Amino acid sequence: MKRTRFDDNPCPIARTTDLMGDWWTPIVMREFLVGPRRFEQLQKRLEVSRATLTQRLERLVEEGMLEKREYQPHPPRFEYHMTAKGLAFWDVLAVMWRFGEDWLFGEEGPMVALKDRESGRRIKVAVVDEATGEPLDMRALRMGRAVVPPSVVVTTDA
Amino acid sequence: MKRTRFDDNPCPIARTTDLMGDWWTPIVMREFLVGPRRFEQLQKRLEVSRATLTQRLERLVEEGMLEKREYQPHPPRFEYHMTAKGLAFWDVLAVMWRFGEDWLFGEEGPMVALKDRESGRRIKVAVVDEATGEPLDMRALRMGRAVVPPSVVVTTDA
DNA sequence: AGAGTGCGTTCATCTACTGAACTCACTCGG
DNA sequence: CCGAGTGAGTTCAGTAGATGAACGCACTCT
Repeated sequence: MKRTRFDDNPCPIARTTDLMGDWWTPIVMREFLVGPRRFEQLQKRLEVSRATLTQRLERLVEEGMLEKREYQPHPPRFEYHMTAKGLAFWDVLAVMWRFGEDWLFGEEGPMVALKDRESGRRIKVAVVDEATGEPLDMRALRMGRAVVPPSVVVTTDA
Repeated sequence: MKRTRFDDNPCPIARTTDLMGDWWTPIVMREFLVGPRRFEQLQKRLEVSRATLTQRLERLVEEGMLEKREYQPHPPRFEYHMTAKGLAFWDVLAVMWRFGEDWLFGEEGPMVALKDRESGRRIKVAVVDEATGEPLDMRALRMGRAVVPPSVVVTTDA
C-alpha cells in the first residue's frame, strides 16, 4: 500500500503517527512492559508474521525505542530492551489503554487491567495540564505557532 | 495488505490500535480540534486521497467518533462533528503530541504548539495516576486480570 | 448556458502485511 | 557422532489497503 509518510511533517501528532502507524507497532511495544524480550518469544505470544516482526523490531531499534543486546555470543542471540524513549512512549500506550477500556468494551469492560506492580492496586491514568495538574478540557485547546527565539527573527538586511 | 484485526482482542491497547491504526485516522481526528469540518475542506488541507478520506470518515462515524450532520438539504451537504467519544480520543492525541514534541524533533522542537484557546498559554500535558495525581512510573506497572464482580461467579448448578 | 461547488465513486498501480516454508549456526541427549 | 531441537532470521507468493487522477451528479450562481 502506497503510504504518505509523516516523519517530516511539522505536526507532532503526524510524526508520532508515522512511528506507531505501522501495523503491530503499539502491540509490540506493549510487550516490553514485563522486561526484555526475545524474537521467538514475541513471535509466539503475538502470533505475528516473522517477516513483519523482523521489520518492526528493526525500525524500533533504528528509532531508538528499543535496544538490541546480545546476551550470548555463540551462537549470537539477542534480547530487545526498552530505551528511555521507549519508556516515554508508554505514556501513549497507557492513555490508549484508558481510552480502549472506557470506550471499546461493552458493559463488562475488559478482562485485563493495569495495576501497580507492588501493591496490585488498579491504576487508571488521566491526562492533565502539567502546569496546573488539572484535567484537560480539549475544547479549550488550539494549535498555534511555537514561540520563535528572537535571534531567529533578525533580518539579513542591514 | 492482509491485516490481523484487533477489534476483538482482549487488550485495550490492541483495540485502540485497531481503531486508530488505519493510516490517516489520527490526523483526520486532529483536524476536528477547531470545530466541525467538511469533506472538501479536509481533503484540501490534508492532501489525502478522496477515496481514503471517504473510508476514514465512514469508519469514524460507524465507530461513533464523529457524527455526520446535514447542514443544508438542497443539495444535501454535510459536516462532521466530534462526539463525546471523539473528544475523549483527544486525550490520546494530546499525549501523542507531547511524545512527538519531546522525542521526534531536533534541538529546535516543532514550530507548532498546543495552547489554551483563551489565554494563549502554552500547554504541556502529562499522564498521571488519576487517584493520586502523581506522574506514572511505567516500570511500576503490570497487566493483570480485572476483578470479576461476584455475581458473575455464581454457578449454574444448584 | 456555462462555470463552479460539494461529495462522492471508480480504477489502475503500488506496496505493506500474511503465512508457510526454508536456512544457518550452534547445542544437547544418547 | 548423529539426529533432533532452538533462536533468529530470510524468501516468496498471495491478498488487500492506500494513492492519484479522472469521472459523475445534483444543484446554484451569474
